[in-house]
Amino acid sequence: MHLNDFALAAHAWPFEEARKLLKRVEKRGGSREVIFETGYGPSGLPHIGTFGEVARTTWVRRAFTLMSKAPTRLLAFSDDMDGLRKVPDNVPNQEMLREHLGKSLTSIPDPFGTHTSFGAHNNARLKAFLDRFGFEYEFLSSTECYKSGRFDKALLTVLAHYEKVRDVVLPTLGPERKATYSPFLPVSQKTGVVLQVPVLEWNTERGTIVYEEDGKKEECLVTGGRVKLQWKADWAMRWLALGVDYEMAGKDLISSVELSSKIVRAIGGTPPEGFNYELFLDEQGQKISKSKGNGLSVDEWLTYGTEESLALFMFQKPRVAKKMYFDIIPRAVDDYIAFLELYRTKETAPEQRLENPVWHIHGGKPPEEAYPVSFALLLNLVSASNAHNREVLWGFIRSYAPDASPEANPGLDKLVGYAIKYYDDFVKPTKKYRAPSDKERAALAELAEKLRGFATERDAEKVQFEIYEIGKRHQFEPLRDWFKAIYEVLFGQSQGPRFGSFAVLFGCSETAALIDRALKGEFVSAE
RNA sequence: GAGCCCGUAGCUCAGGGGUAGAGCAUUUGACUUUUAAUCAAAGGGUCCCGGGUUCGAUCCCCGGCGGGCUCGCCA
Repeated sequence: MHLNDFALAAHAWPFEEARKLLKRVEKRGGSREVIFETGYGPSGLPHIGTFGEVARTTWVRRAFTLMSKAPTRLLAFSDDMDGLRKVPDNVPNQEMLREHLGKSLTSIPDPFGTHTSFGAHNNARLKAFLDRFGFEYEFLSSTECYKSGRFDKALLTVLAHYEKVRDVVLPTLGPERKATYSPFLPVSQKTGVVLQVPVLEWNTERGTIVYEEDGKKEECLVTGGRVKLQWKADWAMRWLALGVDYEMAGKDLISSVELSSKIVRAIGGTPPEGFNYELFLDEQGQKISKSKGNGLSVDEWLTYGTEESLALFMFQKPRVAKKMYFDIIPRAVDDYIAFLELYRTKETAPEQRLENPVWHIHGGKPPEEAYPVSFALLLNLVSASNAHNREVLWGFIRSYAPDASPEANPGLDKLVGYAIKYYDDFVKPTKKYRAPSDKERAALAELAEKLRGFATERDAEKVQFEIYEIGKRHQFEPLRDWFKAIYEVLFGQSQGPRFGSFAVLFGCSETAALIDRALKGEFVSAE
């Protein structure tokens, strides 16, 4: 059996999607290229949903290429010709933007002052975002498509079916919008504003519409970027013009997809394949919205977890509304590790491997690497052992996995970095250092002296023995109080690692220096 | 009003026509001349309810109930 046959029988959802697409392509006949599209709204700063949509589309695309020889292309389409409806509150130069309300984003100066227009700025941000993850795509600007004439033929087709399109849309509108609705929104010659005005006449022969501006009738061509389509018609026209075969959308767009599908049929096209993925929720089950600032951002995720773990989260159950909040990151990381481990060791048959998320996440080539310890263990270790630098944490890791090393386990080494970041941001702030009592001070000073003598000692038991001796000599009763004092004064927490092991890993001289600093009160005053 | 998703262990969730699963939590044990961590083990479920299909349903179908989200402005 060839990989192609396995793909045809595979159950992972990208293959289910790809088979839908394969049927469509076979029905169409010929071998023209297959077009995948993802779209971005004008408010368009990239967010976690953007990542999800492009990643998911890419997985379907890859699954498809296993089944078909037809060439594929992924279009990242920016709706940068849309009129600016309201001024976003997270950008500078609010006053300036207010003056340009209603104009296309590509006709408005960049409030950040770094690009030729607001639209160009957003596009650059989008592209940088996609490039950061190495997505393979072709960027398309709506404005360019309109102005270059790329959409002209499809625009004239919409004009030729003007009444049909209108009749499809009108029943879905409320009474007041019904009165003014037109699929064509002329761009004002005077102001550049995308006008929402009724179309008074349309002329298929001349390729024009007639509308009224400032009490005067204007006639203009629907081609060449002089007229933009209202968005649902726009979407349909774009599917036709670009020959889009596959596009997924969030659940919030279900009714829009339905309507745009009707429109594209009305103008002689076929709506693309695709499905509606569920939205993400926050910890309380509320929808994640940028304005509320709930849920997680891509940056937040990637601060505490790997890109692969985020990809896995996006891969699993795209049709289920999943809660997305901080606590799920470690689990996603460990789930990824578990899948990778399965892939390396148990699931070596091709038909099994195609079902494994890591196959999709890594485009068919998951890394060979082993993860001898889990991320959950690292997170426990980093706070339990106070091992807040890489070397010490690696020392503790080796006590679990003697053969592991940063060189042999670069992935694990990355996790070490995330664990330390977690420690710095969440564990460290909860630490409460205290000053030692006189008795404790004397004992600690003696311990420091002893450790200096040990210098490069590697035997943890030997060091541990001396710690006990010092504790007993200073009459700590129970002896536990001695250890508690060590942790509270040196680490700012009431429990910690076996101190002998810690000293050996951290270095006896270094540990002595740590005690000196604590006795000088450096940690207490650092609060 | 329309549509979508969810309901499985105390919690968070995975699974899927044939003996019910994980992590965390709980309990016990091992290792520890302090803890934590770690390791081993155990307990814990009417798989929301009712019908149907089936030799067999937690799973598939239909109908409920409960929880949540989205749409019905604009994009």
